[in-house]
Amino acid sequence: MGDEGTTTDGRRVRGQRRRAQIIEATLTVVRRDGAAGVTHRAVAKEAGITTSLTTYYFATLDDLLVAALTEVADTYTDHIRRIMDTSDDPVRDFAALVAASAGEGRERALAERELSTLAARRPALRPVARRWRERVADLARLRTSDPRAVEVFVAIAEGLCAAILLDEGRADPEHVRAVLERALVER
Amino acid sequence: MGDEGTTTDGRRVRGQRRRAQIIEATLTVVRRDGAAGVTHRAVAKEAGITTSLTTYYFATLDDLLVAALTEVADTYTDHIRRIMDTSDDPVRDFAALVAASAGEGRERALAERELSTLAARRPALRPVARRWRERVADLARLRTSDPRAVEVFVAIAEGLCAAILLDEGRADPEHVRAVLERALVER
DNA sequence: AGACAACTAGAACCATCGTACAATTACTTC
DNA sequence: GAAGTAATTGTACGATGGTTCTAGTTGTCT
Repeated sequence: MGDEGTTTDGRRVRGQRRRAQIIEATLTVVRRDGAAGVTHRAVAKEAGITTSLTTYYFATLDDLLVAALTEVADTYTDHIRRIMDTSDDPVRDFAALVAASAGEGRERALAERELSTLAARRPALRPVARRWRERVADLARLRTSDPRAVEVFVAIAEGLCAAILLDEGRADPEHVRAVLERALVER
Repeated sequence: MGDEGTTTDGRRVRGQRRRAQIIEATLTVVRRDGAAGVTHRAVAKEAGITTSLTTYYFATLDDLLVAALTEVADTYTDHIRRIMDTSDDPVRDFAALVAASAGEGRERALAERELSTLAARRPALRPVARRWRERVADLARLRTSDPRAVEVFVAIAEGLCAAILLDEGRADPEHVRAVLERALVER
């Protein structure tokens, strides 16, 4: 976040901050009004800039959504990686993350689901969404080497998240953890 | 499809066919263009009627989406119930249904996911979506009485469906079945 | 300082959409 | 067959939104 515009490699360095700012505003809009609420004007207003700027950095609305999903996926990846690197009980911390989809993290989780649903219709986005799931799989592999157990773990994580978003409120981290653990038991 | 308009109870019998026709057209649009593609005009065109008619039967666009989700949930419920009533191996047949999200049933599954995602933002729709999941739970209860196993089963079903929609193509019914069975093993 | 590209602002064009409304037709009831 | 209600049509208003265009500004390099 220090100085920018040093043009180390030639060009296109100056606008990176604006770009990030626009993506951030887009995510705010998605969290508040859903993916359907994303318009050039809404994003611009949220970012406090003019509409022309958003179209300057993202020629089409689709580009904007793509960038937003990519950003979300990256953030998620970072989060998972941090858990994997530092936690003494990754599954517990991951369960806490999933459980947070009920409370303060609800809007975030909703945004994730909407963007991910969007990805199903855009072949270009599927690799991004797949990488996402792959991170969860990585986490599961800390505990088991059984490919099927990993697959079950990932599926449960996704399913639990959906359940939490539809059933309002209640989401006990310990409960989520117990359900997730079920994928990992020896047999 | 026989005679209608007999007005057995007084009124509002004639228009039921139209109503169903409009909902059907709505689902066609959702399958083809996603929930975002649902507009009065698009639906009307799909149904071969005028725009005024769709607003006559569904005052607001929201009503239309609500009706569409309800219809989808009902169809799904019927399907599950039929499997439960007639199959000698419900989990196998259910696995086949899930696996079909990859091939010919892809558009249907996509529509289901989009509408279900929509439900997360509308409190009024959550009961509908929840009933949906409850049917899958019913099916699981044919095989186990362990509440946690049921919960795991439902979560896996949802997660597998999402995975199938994002990974293109491959979805072996036998594989899906094996993963689902994993929720039901004794321990 | 001058040239050149990146960046920003404002406005406008054109299409689409939700919705309302008045008018017309079909059907039911008495 | 007249009256009344449901169903249907055509049309239009107001608003929103994607995208384009033009002009002006800022920053960078030589």
